Amino acid sequence: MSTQKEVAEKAGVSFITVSRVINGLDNVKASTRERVEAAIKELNYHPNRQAQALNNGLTRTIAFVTPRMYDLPLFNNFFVMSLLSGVEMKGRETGWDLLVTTDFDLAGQFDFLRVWHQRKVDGLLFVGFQRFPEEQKRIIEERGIPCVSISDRVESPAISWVDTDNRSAAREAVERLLERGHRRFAFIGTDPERDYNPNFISRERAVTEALAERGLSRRLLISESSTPTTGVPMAQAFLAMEDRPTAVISGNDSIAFHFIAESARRGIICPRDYSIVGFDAEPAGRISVPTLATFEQPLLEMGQVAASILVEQITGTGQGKRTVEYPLRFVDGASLGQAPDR
Amino acid sequence: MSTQKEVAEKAGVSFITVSRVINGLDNVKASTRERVEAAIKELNYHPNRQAQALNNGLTRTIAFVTPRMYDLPLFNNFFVMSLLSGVEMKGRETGWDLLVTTDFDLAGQFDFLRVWHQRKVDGLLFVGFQRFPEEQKRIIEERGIPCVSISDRVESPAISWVDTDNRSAAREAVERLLERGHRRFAFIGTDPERDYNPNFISRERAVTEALAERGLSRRLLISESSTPTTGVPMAQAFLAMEDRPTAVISGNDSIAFHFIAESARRGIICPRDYSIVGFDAEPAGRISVPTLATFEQPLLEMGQVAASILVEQITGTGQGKRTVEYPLRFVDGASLGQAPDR
DNA sequence: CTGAAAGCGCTAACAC
DNA sequence: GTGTTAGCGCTTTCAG
Repeated sequence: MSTQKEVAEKAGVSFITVSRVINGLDNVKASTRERVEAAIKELNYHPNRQAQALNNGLTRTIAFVTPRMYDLPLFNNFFVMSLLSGVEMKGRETGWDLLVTTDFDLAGQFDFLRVWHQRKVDGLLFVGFQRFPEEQKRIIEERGIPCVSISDRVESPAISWVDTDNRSAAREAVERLLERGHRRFAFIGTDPERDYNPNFISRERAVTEALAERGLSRRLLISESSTPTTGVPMAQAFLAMEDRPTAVISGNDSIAFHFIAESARRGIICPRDYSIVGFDAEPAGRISVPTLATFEQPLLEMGQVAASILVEQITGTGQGKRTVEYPLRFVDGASLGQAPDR
Repeated sequence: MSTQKEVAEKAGVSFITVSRVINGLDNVKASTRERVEAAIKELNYHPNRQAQALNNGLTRTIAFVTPRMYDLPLFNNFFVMSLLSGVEMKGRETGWDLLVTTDFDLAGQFDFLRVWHQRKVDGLLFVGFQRFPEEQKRIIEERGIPCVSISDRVESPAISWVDTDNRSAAREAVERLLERGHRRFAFIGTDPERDYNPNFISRERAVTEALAERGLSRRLLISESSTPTTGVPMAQAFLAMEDRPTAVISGNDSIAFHFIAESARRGIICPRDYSIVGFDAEPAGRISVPTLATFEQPLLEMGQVAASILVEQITGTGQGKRTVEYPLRFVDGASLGQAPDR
């Protein structure tokens, strides 16, 4: 692990000249620069980021705060990992490294600001599957901690967000189901008290609203025990319903897959007996039986844009708080069919 | 962002005493300690890790080097993300942060050692879906960079590895298929030249070996164009085969899912027309139609153990290179059936 | 028990 | 163009 000093000795200059070379300052003679660069290459020298950060206050690292659900960090979640991919791409492109952390500590307390306090990162990307904690919000505002929220429209003058237009998409789902003759609806999702998910909440709200405008209503299926296979108990509750709905809108694809499988196991087949529409456009929906009607979000782009906004905020090149909303795109699938006539 | 100095002023001591308190040294009077601790709490002081690292040389951060496949980092890959979960758990438990990086830079060059050279991390966790590059291996050995490889048994006196016993599992797969009357086999995977995957390679080898011992052989299906839905073109090739195999062993579950779906679309149904066994035990295999026979690996534990070994190596509490091999556990599924009699 | 001085690797401000 | 000095926030001697 060579240092500036060693490079300087090898090149026969003072270490400050080395600093100038690696920072691309122009007040260095070409021949000197070449000697220094040769020495750098020879010693495989890399500037110590810690030391640099101590001076200029920039670690050039951002944190991606992964939400938890079912008390586990969501590393196997399509939605979260797609966002992470986008963030990583933008980071690699612009020279920012990525620290992945969770929104809670060993004791289950929120402590995602720790990495900023310790100066391990310059800013935070927060994926909002937890209600944004008030105390942390206050600290962020007070200290001006650069922070961007994805999918939760945090109410704060300091916190930018990137989100999708769930409302329009959910209304479109209702529309398409109505067109096919469906009149009895259900929405399936997680318990907002236990597993807050702003996407589920806004989707459910829009569904309810759109139906109400037509004098219709929806049944609500919320799993009591939240597990990765949440769709299973929901299907059981669904099958037990009197006057069972024929149209199901699912908070996301993942739940829908389990729902469909469990229903099928018990003889209730999609789309023969009911139709279902999901959200996320997981690739699995293209090969599932039936293929899944769903809505696609530009997750990669959302991750990239969130990272850009965050970096702008860190470097002070941004124009304060920004909010970005993306439209969703309907993806058709065999799971959306005519209402069974009975 | 308060500093030691500010805490010291507030507590009416010198900053060195603050340092002692936060490092838990015992040569501080109890009453002084209390005053300092009160000041720390009041100012919400967190030690600057950069500055600490500059002194003791420890960032308390490790890197998780995500492999790429199909030229994308594998953030949506069940195998890799399960390992990451394990690593994160162990890290959170022991106070190490996690930097997630990829094994290649913008130009497609290997540069995963950069984060170590820049002193952003103290060690590296490498998931071996690339042939471990010789130059990097040399540098790791020369400089004593702490490094643990997962799933690739890197040949180096310096690099510990954690892997599974793919050989036994692959032999078991053959065994189970033979028991059910299958005699014509195929192995499906990616092109090792293009998308090196040590798991696929060892599984394929063991299958070939086990069959050879019985005077049988296997057809090999390698997709030309590697995409996330690699199983699709493979199914097409499979269907076009003369004297089509009835037993398929897939490099992993993900490929198997696409394979099954594409075959079904063209009228060749599993398990009626052929049986298939995968690897990884992805949750999707429990709800797919048919459910997938596969092998389960203790991925979470593997991630945890790899992290432990790495941290031991960094802190010098380990005993040099270590190698750990885990057994795989067979998970039955409807995709494994009797050979069709014809 | 507590403090003063030196230094980790680097950069910014000011000489020469 | 190039070097010197000071200092980022902290820890590690060594004194008192």
